[in-house]
Amino acid sequence: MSTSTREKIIQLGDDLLRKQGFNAFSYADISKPLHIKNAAVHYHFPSKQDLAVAIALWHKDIFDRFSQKMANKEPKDRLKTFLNFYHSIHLSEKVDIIGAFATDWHSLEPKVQTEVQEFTELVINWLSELIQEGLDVGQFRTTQNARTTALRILSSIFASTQLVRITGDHDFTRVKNSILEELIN
Amino acid sequence: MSTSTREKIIQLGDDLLRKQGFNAFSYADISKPLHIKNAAVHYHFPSKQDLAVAIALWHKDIFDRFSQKMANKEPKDRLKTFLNFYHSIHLSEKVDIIGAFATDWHSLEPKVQTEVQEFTELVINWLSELIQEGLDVGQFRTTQNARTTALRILSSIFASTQLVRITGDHDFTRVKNSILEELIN
DNA sequence: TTGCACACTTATTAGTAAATAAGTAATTTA
DNA sequence: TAAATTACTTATTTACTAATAAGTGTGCAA
Repeated sequence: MSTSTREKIIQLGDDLLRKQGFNAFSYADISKPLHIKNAAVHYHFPSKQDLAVAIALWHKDIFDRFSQKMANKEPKDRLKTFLNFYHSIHLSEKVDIIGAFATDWHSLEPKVQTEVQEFTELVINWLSELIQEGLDVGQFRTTQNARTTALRILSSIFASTQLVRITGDHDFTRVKNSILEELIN
Repeated sequence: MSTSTREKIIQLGDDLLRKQGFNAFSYADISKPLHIKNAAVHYHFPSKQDLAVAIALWHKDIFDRFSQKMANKEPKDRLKTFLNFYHSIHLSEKVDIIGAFATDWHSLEPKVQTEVQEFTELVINWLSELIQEGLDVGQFRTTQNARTTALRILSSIFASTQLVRITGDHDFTRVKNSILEELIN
């Protein structure tokens, strides 16, 4: 199954967004590696904000499939897989999509912001449910409620993809393990 | 004591960097509000990367004075003041400087990266010492070591300035309180 | 077989970006 | 008081930016 040009543009756009920032890459950075012309990118995504929308939707799609695949796993394993996913982000020298959009927030059009908001709520709700389930079956312990714990886990892990760009690799594993240790009985 | 043009440029640059992102503002965005010409900004900071260095140094300076002022306070109060400082960042619709630099990391020159690294280590070390001191006097409890706890607090709080741009205001206080509750006996 | 949608290219535009050279007026120093 | 130095402005350059109009070839559908 070959990847369409449209799909390639989204994937490369996502890569650039999370490596350099939304305002640090141009349509030329996309068209050149794909050996197409700048206007071809505009054909698929008339404006850069349209591309941003498509990237956000793409992440929603990936996350949907991820959560479906994980649905029958137990809370602890779901959390571990989630954290390992962030480890792979870190290893590929990207930051999390939520943080990448958040720092450039005020240069994004409402249609982009809405999609990013929906994606973020998707992740937070998924995490909250996972934690609640873990608490119910006695697999997790926490003094906070599920959403607060979800927010802290999410912020810790996505900030780490940013922070370790500055402080270095070893700190990522440190944070990842501490999240698990703190939560698991 | 009047503020010099140089100082005004740094402050406005910092404001723009943390509201919009490093690559989302131009020298025109600085020169216009200050009623000077674009070339005047280049006089003080020949390149935008030079301005970024100055902003990083400015933060180091502010943090030095902050930590000196806090030196004789007890750990719990130092941490609370630190967290309240981040609350004010959130209220002014900015994100933390560490995150702002981190997402644009690969578009920053080495000289900027070095300054940002030094500033970040300054903050992490200050936090680590604070936590160690709190543990020693029995004011804090944690199962992790001081640096890991420091990393988790820092990542939680600075990510929150980003995350709440997306999810909304109420979640910031939620995270801030949970950090304190978790740590304080 | 014609015509029409699709996925592009060619060519261009208007605007903005960072950066610099050269000039000027005011202040400081020797 | 002459010569620097400082803090700018004026004017311009080079490069890149997102975006668009108009054209091209290919394949499918009526």
